[in-house]
Parts: sequence; C-alpha cells; structure tokens
Amino acid sequence: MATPLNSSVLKAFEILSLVQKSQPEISTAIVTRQLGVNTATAHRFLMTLEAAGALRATKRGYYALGPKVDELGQVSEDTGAIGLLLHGELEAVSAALHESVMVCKLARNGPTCVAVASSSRAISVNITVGTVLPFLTSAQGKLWLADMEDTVRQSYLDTAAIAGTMPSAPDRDSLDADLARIRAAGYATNLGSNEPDIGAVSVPIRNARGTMVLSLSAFGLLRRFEPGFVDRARATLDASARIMGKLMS
Amino acid sequence: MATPLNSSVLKAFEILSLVQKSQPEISTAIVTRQLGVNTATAHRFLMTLEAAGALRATKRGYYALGPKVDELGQVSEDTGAIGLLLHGELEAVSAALHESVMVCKLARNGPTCVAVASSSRAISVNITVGTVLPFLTSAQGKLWLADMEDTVRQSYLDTAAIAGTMPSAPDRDSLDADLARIRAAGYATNLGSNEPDIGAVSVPIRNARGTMVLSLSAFGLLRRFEPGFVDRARATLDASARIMGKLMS
DNA sequence: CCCCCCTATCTCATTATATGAGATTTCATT
DNA sequence: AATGAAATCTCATATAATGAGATAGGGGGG
Repeated sequence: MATPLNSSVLKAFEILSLVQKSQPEISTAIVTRQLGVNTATAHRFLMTLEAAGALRATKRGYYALGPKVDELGQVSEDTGAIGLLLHGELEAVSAALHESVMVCKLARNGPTCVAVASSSRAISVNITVGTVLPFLTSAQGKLWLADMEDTVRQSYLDTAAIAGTMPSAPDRDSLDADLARIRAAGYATNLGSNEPDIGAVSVPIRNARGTMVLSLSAFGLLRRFEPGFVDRARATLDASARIMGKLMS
Repeated sequence: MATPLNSSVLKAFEILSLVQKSQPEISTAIVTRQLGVNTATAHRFLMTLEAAGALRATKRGYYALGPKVDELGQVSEDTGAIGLLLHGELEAVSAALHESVMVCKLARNGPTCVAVASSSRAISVNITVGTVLPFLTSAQGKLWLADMEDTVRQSYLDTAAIAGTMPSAPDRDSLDADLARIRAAGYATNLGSNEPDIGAVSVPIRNARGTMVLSLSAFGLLRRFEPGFVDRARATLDASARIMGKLMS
C-alpha cells in the first residue's frame, strides 16, 4: 500500500477551489451541495480554513479567500515559481526559433510577463518579468481578449481605457472581427502595432480543463516575421504550450 | 466544546508557510525540524500537498509552491479580495483627508496598486488597480526601498534599470541618505517628482509580525501638500495602516 | 567505479480525531 | 414579534492520522 494521502488536506483544497470569479464567496451550504459532505463537516472546514487565514469571513456564514492565499501567492511570485517551472521549456523554444520568447499571465491592465528567455541575437527588446503589455496592440493582449466572454472583455477594455493604455482604438466592429479570426485560428500576431519594427506571434497555454491560464509568445525584429516564419513559430509554440499546460495542471 | 478545528488542515498551512523567499523549497527534513512532526507524517503531508497541486516537486524530496497556489492567488486578485477587505477603511481615510488614497503591494517593477479610493475633488489622477509606480520617484516606491535589505534593494534597482523605469537616477549616496531618513521617519513623500504638480505621502502597512506587506498613500494636487497637511495626513494614514495591518493578519 | 551513509519512502499496530445525524441557536424577512 | 431557513453545536462511532521501525534509493567520497 503506497503512502496514503491525507484526505482532510485534499478536501480543504477542493473547498478552496470552489472559490472562483463567478463565485467569490462560499458558504456551508455551497460546500455541502457541491462536494456532497455533511453540513457539520463543511462548517468545520470553513472554520478551520478561516483560522488558517486561507479564508476570511465577509458576512455570517460566507467566506472569501483570505490573506494567507495572498501571502503564499506573493511568495510564489517572489521565488519565481512559475519561471523556474517553465524555464527549461522556454529556453528550448527560444533556441529552436532563434528568437526571444516570453510567458504572460492576465492582469487587470494587460498580459504581464512572468517568465522570459532571450535569444542570442543582437537585438534588445526591453522585456523583463513584470512588464505589462497593452491589450489592443500586442499579440498576447489580443489573444487574451479573444478568449474572453463578451462581458468580461468589455470590463477589461473599460479599465484599459481609464488607465489610458488604449491608444487610437480601432472601431469596435473591426476589433470584433479581428478577435473572431484569432479565436478561430488559435493564435495571434502583432506586426509592428505595439513597438515599431517589433513583431510577435502568440499562442494560449491551457490547463487540463481547457482554461487559458497563460500565454506564450515569440518576438523579435519585424522583418523576420514573414508568413513562413510565423507558421513555423506557431507550430513550435503550440507544441510547447501543450507541454507547459501539462506542467501547470 | 466549541467546534473543533481540523488539525490536519492547520498543519498543511503551517507547512506551506515554511516556504519563503529565503527558503523557496522545503523537504521532509525541513518540515520535521521546523514543526517537530514525525518524518513519516511530514512525508505524507508533502505527498498530499503535491497531489493537491499546492506544492510541486523540483528534485527528489524537495518541493516548491505549486500551480494551485498561483491559481488561488489569481482568483483572489480577480475577485479583488484585498480591495474588498480594505475598501471601507480606504473610503474613510479618503473622506477624512479629502484626497485620493491607494494601497499597493510590491511587484518586481515597482509598487502595484491593489485598491484605490478617489476623493470627491475635481482632480483626475490616472490611478487604477494594476497601475505600477516607479521605485525612485514615487512616495510608495521609496518607502518600499527603505524597508529592504541592501542586497534585495540592489536587485530591485537592477531590474528597474533594465526595464528602463529608472529615470535620471540621483547619485547613490544621496539615495542612501534619503532612504535612511525615510526609514527613520516611518513615512515617505513625493513632492512632484513622479508627475509634475502631483504630491503624495505614504506609510507602511505591517502585519502582526512587523513585516511590511502593503503600502498606503494619499495623493493629489501638489499645492495642498505643504508641511502642515503632510503631518496631518501622515498621522491619519498611520492610524489606518495599523487597522489595515490587523485586517491582513 | 563502487561503496557507504544520509535521507526519502514504506509498513502496520495504536490512538487520536474526523465524521454525520440530529438538536439547538441565530438571523433575516414579513 | 413570529416564522422559516441556515448556521452552529453535541456526541457516539467509525475512520483515518500518527510514529516507530524497517527498507530502498541516490549522491558524494574514496
């Protein structure tokens, strides 16, 4: 009999996973219904998770994610956990394409770099971990927009507009058409729209459940990004994105 | 007898809390030593946390924070958990000072806004959640730098320099003197150094252990930030920072 | 290249504790 | 203030966590 796992701990994380953007607070009833455990058990787990700081009571019987989650998330960022995890694969893609590659997560103001591998070429594009890309003019920004529900997309675009990072917006119809095309193709490109003379190709990284959790892109001097290279890069990036998706699940 | 807490779950979070910037990976031995539990128990917890995705094996017997932590952290950000938690207090400060106030966490490229309350005044400073402030010219940036160990500070300054967000750096000695003054005073100001005609006062938010976890600042048109107002604002901000620190612990 | 030691991993009997049904309290709503 | 729905508590029982000791596996020194 292999090492038995601690089922209480597993259950605790199942409970925490019930908290989602569409369900930012959970209660005893929700836990009971969605995990099929006894009311008393659900209640005790919520109390325990609150004591641990993983949940925080908002109103009687309702809990949102707590400070411990933020604290651990911060440590994970500080220690570059994602970067270390993806580092090897990222280097491999960079070497295969002879271009710089980067991985972004979605933040409020745009895709934000969490890992990067620079090509050995003599170009210098100022990308470091933490860099925020614009939604409308970067390949990764458009890729994320294309993946969103309409209402969610609108809220991101509104935020971007307020923050002033929404330059010379193309009219809404052409944006919609563009995003539909990207959604169908499964990749996005940026041929100089963000920085002059810099091109990029990006593909989604999806977890086991098919949710887009990160984006991957290759970028470099625009003149290299002619159709043939874009196709080749897309195939290479897609293969790596599948591997990275497995690593993230 | 009040509801007994699930000790396995509490222990799981104690174990996760052992992962820190200074100790990015944990092993059975580390858990055994630091929590005083049996080797077999420690091992089983690590296996369980890996199965839950909260930890990720890097090499034989060593574990770093895993994808579940990032996932939950992302949900916490998306649901604006910190913002909701601090919202009431933030509004109160804004009302008391008749200025906009904001809270930032530390990210690689500078303090990043996680919550904001706008004053009712007719000024418009483009601050939204997600906005990244510069290290050297913003009140909050200097406050964070002042709180860091020398080596850590240098690594942040290096990153900032690479990202090109380090404008006309004052010479090193004057920066050190400035930071020493801020450290001693417990607050920092920015009198137009970031945006012309915009001033700011900022104070640290510390958790129960004294660690600076967030920064709080009030900002507005520069001409209001004469010495008398700065002193009054500092006192008000400090009082709120203590309350917010408790909420975060 | 092999051996040795340190550490991770497994086994199993004992014991602690998590569980669920039902009773009780609390809160919001009318 | 009465009512109903949901959270919280109690306690006997079953289950699952624990720790000592045995085993296996890997990295470093000879």
